[in-house]
Amino acid sequence: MPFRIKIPRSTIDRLPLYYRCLNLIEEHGIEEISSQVLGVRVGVDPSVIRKDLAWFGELGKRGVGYNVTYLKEAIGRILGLDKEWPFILVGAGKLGMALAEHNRKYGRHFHLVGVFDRDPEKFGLMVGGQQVSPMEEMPAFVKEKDIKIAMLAVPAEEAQKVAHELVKCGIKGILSYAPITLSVPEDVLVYNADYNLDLQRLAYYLSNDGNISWGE
Amino acid sequence: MPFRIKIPRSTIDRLPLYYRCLNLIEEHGIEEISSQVLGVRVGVDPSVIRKDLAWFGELGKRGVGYNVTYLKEAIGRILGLDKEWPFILVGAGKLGMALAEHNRKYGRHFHLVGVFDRDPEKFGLMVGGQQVSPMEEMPAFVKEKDIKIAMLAVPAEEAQKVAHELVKCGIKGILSYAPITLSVPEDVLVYNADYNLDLQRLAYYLSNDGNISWGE
DNA sequence: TGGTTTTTGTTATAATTAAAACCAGAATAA
DNA sequence: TTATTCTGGTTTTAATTATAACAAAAACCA
Repeated sequence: MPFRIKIPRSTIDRLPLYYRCLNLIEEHGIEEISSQVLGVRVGVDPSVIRKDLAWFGELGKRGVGYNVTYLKEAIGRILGLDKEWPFILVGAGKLGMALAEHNRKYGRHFHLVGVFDRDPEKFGLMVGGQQVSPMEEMPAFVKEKDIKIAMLAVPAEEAQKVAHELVKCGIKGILSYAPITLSVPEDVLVYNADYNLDLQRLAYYLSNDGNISWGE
Repeated sequence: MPFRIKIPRSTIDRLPLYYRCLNLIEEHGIEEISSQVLGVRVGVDPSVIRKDLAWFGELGKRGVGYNVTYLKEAIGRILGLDKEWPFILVGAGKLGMALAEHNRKYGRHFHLVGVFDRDPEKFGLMVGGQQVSPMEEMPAFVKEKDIKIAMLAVPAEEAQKVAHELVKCGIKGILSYAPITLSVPEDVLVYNADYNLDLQRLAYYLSNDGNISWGE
């Protein structure tokens, strides 16, 4: 009787941080690492790290620590990085193009398989190793190749409409650079990559040092 | 006797979401909005919205709702968007250039005032309305103009070193596109804009639907 | 070998955050 | 005017998440 346990969202949010860090540590030829040392590297309390990892079994060895390569690969499998994820890009503007090129150079586990845009002037352009195709071809493409992930880099006005189209043809995860909150069904995940959100949060903390004051 | 209250981090994280949404709503000519309706638009429980806003005084009117323009401007002031924030970009690669151009077109409240790179081939290039300057000129520039925010778009190998330099000349907030966890003093804020983190989180949820299963 | 140190996995406690319930103004309509 | 309906602010309760404490392996050392 298989049973299922819900992993805390905050744990999942941290796994990529660990993964990224472990890759670097592995490249440096280090074989073992303690939660203590890893904690300093990723800026997370060691006991939080241990608890996060314990959700997925006994990944370390008491008295010793974690084997860097083993842990890295274990987290990779947990995240689903043992397979390659194809994804599409919608919106071949300057930002979209740069993201695609960047992915081509640095992307691991995720590879761009199609780029779509509405503007006929863009058709045929090479972006991230792919030719830009008209938006009309997107649904058939996504369905046929069973693609689950899309990057969205279109203007705000178009974003919601495009998101709707993406969902309709089976996309389940959207990384959106559009400056709006997308409305999607419950089983579709949206991550907001609009950097203005982060800049504004920065501005808050820089303005009033994390507090608000009033009174006399 | 002025006193200070700490606002929950989660509240601050949501304010930009509200702000972004209110701008859109305002453009549509809507003057009043209830926490209920706003909640649907931003995907947040109405009671959470009310509690978030209540930290900053009585921003709404019972039986009526919130005045869109008034609320938008109040949140703007809370976030510190009543002033313009100058920032610099370090790293004039493809990604950095695209971000700068994007900001030039869509950026509000944050304006790029300097671009720096180590590569002499980049010097003098126009990026986001600014000439690329050699990295050596950064410290004097930042100190003189009292700049607090930097965007970091350099390769992983350089990122930590650059972050250290930035901190040394007074930068207090970094929006980093580098795929590493930066180590900075406590009073410096770093936001991670490396989209691979989000892609990996997406991959997790798409892989196992938010759960992990094992057993017989 | 036995005791000491290290470090994990686990449990217990505390802090934070979200959700629900409820009260008090404000508008509306009979 | 008065009852009714809305809706924001406040308080209470519940859920989530982080921190601290500790017991169980593993290595190390005299």
